[in-house]
Amino acid sequence: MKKSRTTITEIANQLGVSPSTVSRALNDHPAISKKTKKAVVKLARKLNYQPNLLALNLLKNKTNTIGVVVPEITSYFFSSVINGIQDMVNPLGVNMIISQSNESYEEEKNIIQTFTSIRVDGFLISPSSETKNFGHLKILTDNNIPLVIFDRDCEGIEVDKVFVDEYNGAFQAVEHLIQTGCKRVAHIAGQQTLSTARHRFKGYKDALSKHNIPVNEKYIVESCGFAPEHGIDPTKKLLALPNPPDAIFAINDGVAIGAMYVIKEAGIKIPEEISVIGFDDDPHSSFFKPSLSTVWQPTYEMGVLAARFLMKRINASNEILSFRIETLLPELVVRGSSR
Amino acid sequence: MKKSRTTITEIANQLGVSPSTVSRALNDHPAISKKTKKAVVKLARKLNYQPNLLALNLLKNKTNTIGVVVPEITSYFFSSVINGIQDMVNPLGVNMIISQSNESYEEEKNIIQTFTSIRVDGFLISPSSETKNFGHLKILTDNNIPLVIFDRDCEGIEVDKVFVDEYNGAFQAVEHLIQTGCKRVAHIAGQQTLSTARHRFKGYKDALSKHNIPVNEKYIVESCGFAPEHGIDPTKKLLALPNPPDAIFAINDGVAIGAMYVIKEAGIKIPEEISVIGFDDDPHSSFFKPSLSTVWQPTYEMGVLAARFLMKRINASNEILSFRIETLLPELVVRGSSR
DNA sequence: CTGTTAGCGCTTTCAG
DNA sequence: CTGAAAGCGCTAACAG
Repeated sequence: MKKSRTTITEIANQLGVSPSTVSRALNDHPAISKKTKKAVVKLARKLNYQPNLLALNLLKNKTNTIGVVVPEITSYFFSSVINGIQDMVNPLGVNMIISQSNESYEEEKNIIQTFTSIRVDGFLISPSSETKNFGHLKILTDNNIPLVIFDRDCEGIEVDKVFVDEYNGAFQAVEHLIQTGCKRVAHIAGQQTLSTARHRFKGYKDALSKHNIPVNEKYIVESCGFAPEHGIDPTKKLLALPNPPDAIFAINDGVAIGAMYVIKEAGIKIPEEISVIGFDDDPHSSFFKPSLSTVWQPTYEMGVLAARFLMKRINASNEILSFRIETLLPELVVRGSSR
Repeated sequence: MKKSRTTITEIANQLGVSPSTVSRALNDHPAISKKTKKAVVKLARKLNYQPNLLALNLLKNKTNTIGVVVPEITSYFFSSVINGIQDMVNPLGVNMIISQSNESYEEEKNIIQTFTSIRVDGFLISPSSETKNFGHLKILTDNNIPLVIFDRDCEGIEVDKVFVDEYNGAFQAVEHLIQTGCKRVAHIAGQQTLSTARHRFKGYKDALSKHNIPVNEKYIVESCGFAPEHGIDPTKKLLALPNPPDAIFAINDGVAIGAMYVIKEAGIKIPEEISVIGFDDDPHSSFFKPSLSTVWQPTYEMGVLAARFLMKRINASNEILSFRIETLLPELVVRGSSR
């Protein structure tokens, strides 16, 4: 027997006034007598009245809810971006509803579809690694549904975007390796569908070029994911080379950790014989032995900024704002796995 | 200029029929002619009609949304529970809205309050470490809002609950240490407000007792969190003891990783001189050197089961179901940090 | 098979 | 200052 929650009409009846009066009392409307207002507020509290946001949303055609779509939530990277989003958005009375695409294009499409039906006020999206076709995002922009893309780019879609300067981070990392004396710098690259992976790759190549080191195809292997186990095989391949590398720049910390594991297992010394550097600054990374050098990314800030962009769009839905692209700077963190 | 989305009335007008006819056509109602149905469906598709769930929700007084409240999202533990929840619930057309309490009682209260206003169909809650008073949960049960508690218990609240058998896991871990020859097993305990931490502590003590080892207060220190840095000071304290332990059972993998770091830094060999064991089986744990022995918890399964319980309650809101408490079994994972 | 009506809970004109 | 009425988009009961 579900006791239905108190409504405005109920309060009105009990007080012998009209619902509109109650509404006015509860919403600090000026045209209301102190006396009735007081009575209404008192009874509302007593009955534990809570406005039905469903009704309000329908009326206002606004849900105060934003949809966040990420490839996955278990990585430190995305969960801390989400932290930033939540901290930005909650004080504004806005809720977020999160879903994971699990790096699947189909799932991503479905999520966007459901979120649209739910009538979220806007989207914050980091596309899956499978996503090459942006029709599902185009539908959003065509329907004037605010959308901000973060971390991973969708070229051709014109919306606000927030990125980290991956190129710069990779460049710094590789230059650091070169400057500490490494001659044969390998790269465990990420899936090249991802803009982030491509930019890091380019940073790697350009850093080598700047220092007149030819790019050696043999020293470039691709991992198929971001977890430590995805670093295993690529590293084995590199170590099996006739002239193995003396440094590895891994696409991220997860893969770098897998790489370090293989290297240590092989009895090779880090950083004396091989330097290793990752990307992300996962909180675990400083506790390995040696501690992992890496590139810190402003993940939390990215979340905050992306959310800020989105809220601005939502609150200015009929003004014409030019699109903003913000690129945040990463920072090199030198620790024990490089010299 | 925001082009408002297609409504059922719009379709009705364009086709010269009534809204109810359109509704019927779109909902596979039996009482409808093939011809009109076809026409409606066609036009709906053409206009890219999407039902307004807001209206539907108001009508049905049901949102098909569940609220998930966790202490934090950045740990592997909770994010993989969330994975389980999402995978259980999405195929049912149910969405989840997540919020983090950041281990704060106040935030937890606020979240529950907002989620209630949003009219989520039910709650999945793992309380914060600060939460000692359960009034905010009582309000939910008093109002017949379905609620399932998972991982961390709230004693006195009668609802469906899903736990891991922490006692058993801790017992297994400590017994394993004893059986591999450790004589002075220390425990880095978690905050004792948490049922999970208390149960692990008890498992620790009982395992010692079973093997006739007296519980030595000196070997018990409390950490104030679950990250590697929270393992640092407790471990230093233990190592500084006149007769330091030869084994450490840490409250979780994070803390154990911090402990291993300190131990290795001190030049002490793991596991020869000190064994270390954690709890959680964080994906990073097997990549440390030595790899961390730990207790695996069925996190994903916990999420699935908790979600299943909740959905059952939601779909049976006016039947009387007795409360279910399920306790899942953890598994000892022996790796390199213990003998 | 189809249209009319009412109503989910709330706010907002428009009249008093 | 307050009440009546309309309507957000949709479905369901009731007529035809």
